[in-house]
Amino acid sequence: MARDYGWELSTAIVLFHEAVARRLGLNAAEHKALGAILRSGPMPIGALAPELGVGVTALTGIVDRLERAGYVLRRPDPSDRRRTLLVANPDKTPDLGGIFADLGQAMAEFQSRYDEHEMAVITDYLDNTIRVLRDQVTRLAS
Amino acid sequence: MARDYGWELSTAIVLFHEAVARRLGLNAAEHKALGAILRSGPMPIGALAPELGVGVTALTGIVDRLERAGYVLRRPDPSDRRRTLLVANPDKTPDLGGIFADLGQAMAEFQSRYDEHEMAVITDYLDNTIRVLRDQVTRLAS
DNA sequence: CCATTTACTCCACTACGATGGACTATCCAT
DNA sequence: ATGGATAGTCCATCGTAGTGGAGTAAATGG
Repeated sequence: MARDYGWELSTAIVLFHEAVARRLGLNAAEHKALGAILRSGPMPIGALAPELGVGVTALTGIVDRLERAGYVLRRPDPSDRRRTLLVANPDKTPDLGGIFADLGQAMAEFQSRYDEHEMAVITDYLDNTIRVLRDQVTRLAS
Repeated sequence: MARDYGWELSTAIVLFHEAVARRLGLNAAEHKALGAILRSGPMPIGALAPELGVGVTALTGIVDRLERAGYVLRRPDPSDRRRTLLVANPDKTPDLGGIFADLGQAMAEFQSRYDEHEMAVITDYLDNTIRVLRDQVTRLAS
């Protein structure tokens, strides 16, 4: 039987995510919330909650712990003082960078062995895979 | 700025996993346990627990719910009557198969456009990516 | 300026994941 | 045969994710 690359890659990525979270001392909910804040930049709790698919009340406690752990800061929004913006703590970004720097280096090392055409094939494959997965998520949610 | 394929693929896979779990009515722990049972075949709780990184006591409740939902059966191990083997319920496998059949078909469709050499490049890339991710998991756990 | 809406927090509650300890049944080595 | 180890469940307990409802503070619209 041929190797099931899809399943193996999928498992490897999920395990990697979990390992990162464990290394940062975060559980799944906190890790997911921190990821969204890092990706989308400063945002109020009210915008983050629907993005994660939970109510704002559930987020208060999660953000409490992220703040206590030093990953996130609550900053008042100057343009609307009801809101508190969630900001990734710049003092902690080196921690995060360190984790992914090794990964990036290891990936770059073997990627450099591919020529231009090969690299084009790979990105085409990744592009299609991502598209298919997103389609499937949409289908499954319906 | 170039697209970050690694991040996009990673996110797409994680979201796909979550969508599958939601579709099956399972939470993360149950989904993970069911995946391990499907992958490794019938196994006692005592073998599954370390694989998932939890204690056996935590698994009792998870398996209870998987059994109640019909995905898993508890069968006595004839060779050691202390043990109960966890078996994927064959009646439910069509449900699981249906979810992945669409994915497999969509993947196969665009994969058929690659020639032999291109496919070799892709599997080489996937192989290396899986290796690097596993190395990183090991490193992060240390 | 007052009523309404909005943003967030706090509270009580439910459910789950995980732990350690106690217990039962079974296996196995002496 | 019996004493110890092993497999699994049950129990009490803790921390956490999620809900809905109440409350506070601030923005907004007539």
